[in-house]
Amino acid sequence: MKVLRKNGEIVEVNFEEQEGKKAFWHTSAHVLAQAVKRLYPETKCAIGPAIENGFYYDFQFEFSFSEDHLKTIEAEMRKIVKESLSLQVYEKSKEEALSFMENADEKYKIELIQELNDTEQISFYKQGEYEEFCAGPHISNVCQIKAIKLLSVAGAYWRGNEKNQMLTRIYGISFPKAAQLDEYLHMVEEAKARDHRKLGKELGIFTIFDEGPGLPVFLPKGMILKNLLIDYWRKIHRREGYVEISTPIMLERSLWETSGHWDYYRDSMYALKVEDDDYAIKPMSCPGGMLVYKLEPRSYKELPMRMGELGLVHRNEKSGTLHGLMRVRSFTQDDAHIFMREDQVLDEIQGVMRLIDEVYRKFGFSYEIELSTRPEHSIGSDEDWQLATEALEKAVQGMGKSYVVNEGDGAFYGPKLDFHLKDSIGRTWQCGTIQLDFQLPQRFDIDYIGADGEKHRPIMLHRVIFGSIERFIGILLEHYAGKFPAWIAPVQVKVLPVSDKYNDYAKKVEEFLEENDIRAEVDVRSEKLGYKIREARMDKVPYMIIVGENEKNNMSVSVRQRDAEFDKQDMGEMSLEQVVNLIKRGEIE
RNA sequence: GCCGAUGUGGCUCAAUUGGCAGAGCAGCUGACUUGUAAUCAGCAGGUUAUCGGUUCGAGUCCGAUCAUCGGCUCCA
Repeated sequence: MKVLRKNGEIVEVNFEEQEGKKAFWHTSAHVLAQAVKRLYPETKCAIGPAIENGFYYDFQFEFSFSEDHLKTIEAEMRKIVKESLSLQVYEKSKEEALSFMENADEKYKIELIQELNDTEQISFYKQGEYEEFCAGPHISNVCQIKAIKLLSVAGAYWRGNEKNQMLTRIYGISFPKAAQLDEYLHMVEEAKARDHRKLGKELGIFTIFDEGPGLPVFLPKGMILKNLLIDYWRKIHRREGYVEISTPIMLERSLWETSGHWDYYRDSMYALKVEDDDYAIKPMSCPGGMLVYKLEPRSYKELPMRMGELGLVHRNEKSGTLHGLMRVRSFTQDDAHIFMREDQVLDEIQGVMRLIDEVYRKFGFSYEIELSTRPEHSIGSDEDWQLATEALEKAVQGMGKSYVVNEGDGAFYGPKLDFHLKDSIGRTWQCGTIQLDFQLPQRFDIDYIGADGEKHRPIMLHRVIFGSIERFIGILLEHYAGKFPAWIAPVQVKVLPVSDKYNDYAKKVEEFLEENDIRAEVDVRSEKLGYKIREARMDKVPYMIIVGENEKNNMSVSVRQRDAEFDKQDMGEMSLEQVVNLIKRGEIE
């Protein structure tokens, strides 16, 4: 594939390479704009970059745009591709560029050019009658775009600012070969099939009522899953020396004023009256934790104090942002606050990092670490921020982990380490976070008595591992495509009698499994075995046990497993003890 | 919140220009007694999201509201 660079040179670049993909999709975006201008000349063009998968272009149409227009535009794009227009690049001075765009009446382009340096030469790319200022690179001829599909249309604010005009954004994808487009569309279908909202409904994990948008409801199977995750969480936290508390879901306004939330996050908090007093439903659990710490005088010998809380928090997210379990208004944070002395900070951060590593690995996630620094809207002294940021940095480096810095993305009270896990289809999710906080200890005036008999201010960190249990369940659903490993599968095994004659034996088998702490269900309906197997498969149950004449006589079972190729799923006959061991192998050890 | 789209039994989807709301699956009842991806028959299930309007007549057209979906913004 040939690519035309800003300096005019044409180089051979593979589509699979970063530059190749970018150039290819960026040119596709130009073709999109060209098609739009041919069909609807009054349209104003804003920006049209290549993105991770494909490209988009923002337009201001003179009419109400609907998805029907996509087909017309797509057809025009194909026509343009057939014209085999080659691209040229040339430069204009800023003045020339401005007068060109003023001529074309492109107000958004003018705004962009005005921001450039006066002296700068501005590169323009041109294909046929369409020319646009652009840094490139682009592919050398539009005929290389063999397959195009416009995917969707959406609103997008000019320059990403909600105070600005809303433009119409058209998303598309293109490839050098038709087969690649088919493959891509197939992949999108696959991803849709593992959408946690679809799986959550099919598997009876959760639902969300129309009467409570953003407020997830756990169904019996989902509750088993949630409780198993919590059991696991409690087990490893006990081992790591955490204690657990539970603080109220709502507390008085003065507390939120002390913590700073009332000033900084008022809009996202649900407030209510209790008699004549103002209360707020907690958006975070930390202030309650602070009050628990303050209950009695603390000694340096008690530190580090690791105080966990599975806190149900509520945040008033905008209606348009809600998304299944991923973005909700009510969720359970697996929060913990660690109060520590200065000399303990490094060990504690690294301890949490090890715990996060252990948990993510248990579920088969790899992850990346981000260090987020002081945001514009924040509290505290520069010294504290610097100290805290350095502490986090030192801890990560000490662990030999790589990380990227995310400037200005910290919490309002302190910098943080974010853990972005990567699921089985390559998407990343921010889950774990470790936040150092010098502010709350000051605001709540908490202290401990040191070995010297003097009062000292403890340092505090906030941390979550799952992040939100609801969201983590959503991620697990998609990560495993609903096929949960046996240790968290709501139903681990289904017992399927071959006919009604063996129902009694099947029930005995189920009882035996339940006595051995295995989550089993028995299907005693008068249906054929094939039918029962089909249903158990759709429920994505890890193991099926089939019992008939042979098994009844031998006091045995025939086992079929989910996680093998179709013709290798039949594991043959085994004793009840063997099945218990088989299923327990995947349990928490 | 903003832009665009969508909303029909539990689920997946039909219903021509405005003209009797229908099917498959699931459910229930009965028969069948089953050996590794759907046994057969019957029955029941709906104020077409809600409210209002146009019309002789509205699932269909118009308006409002609610919810959902794709994005944008936001995400302590």
